[in-house]
Amino acid sequence: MLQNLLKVRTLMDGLGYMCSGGGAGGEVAGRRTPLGAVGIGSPYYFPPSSSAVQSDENNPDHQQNHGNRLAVGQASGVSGPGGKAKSRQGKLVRLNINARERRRMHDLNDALDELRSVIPYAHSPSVRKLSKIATLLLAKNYILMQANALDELRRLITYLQAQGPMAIPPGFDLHAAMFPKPPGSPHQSQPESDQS
DNA sequence: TAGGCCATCTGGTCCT
DNA sequence: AGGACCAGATGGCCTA
Repeated sequence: MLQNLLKVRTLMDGLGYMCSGGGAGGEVAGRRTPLGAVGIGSPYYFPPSSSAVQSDENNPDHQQNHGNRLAVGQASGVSGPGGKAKSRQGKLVRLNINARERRRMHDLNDALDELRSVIPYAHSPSVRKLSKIATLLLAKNYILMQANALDELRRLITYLQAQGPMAIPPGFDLHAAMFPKPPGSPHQSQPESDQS
């Protein structure tokens, strides 16, 4: 279950999802980020300039001053009796890894936000945002529902065709309606024999 | 106050 | 070696 959850980004990548500034832009509307709302400063805020992002993300002050989420083990482990230079270097490496991980999780959350935006549920300021797990489960059910509806439509069309000649509205691609191409497919290949 | 949800840090593992 | 992915730990916020 959790395994599946964490594979979302891979899935999104496969579908052509681009995380670079993708989706909701700099700050993600609706994300549960009380700190930002309080005015302490959102831990998600990264300056527009990517170079600035890098330097700022790796600044421990940025983490600790702009969010009261204390770095749980930030001061532990890396500081030891060993050489100061080495410990500083190790600390820097750790901060880089942390920043990458943070970005990765933000990308994952952006993907989840995009998913929320396309699945039908009551989007409203008064309605609480779907949790991650609820988003995934609802999305799965929605996909299954669409697949069932499509299947039923195919059966209906087949049945109607068997009854006799059908009056197909001009411009209606019956084959495409029955066998739609996935959104990401390069060319909407036209069937040689049109039903019309 | 307990429980749910979440963000972040961290160390391990795998891949390129 | 460096980066991506993963899961565990920790602590904050919110709601019933």
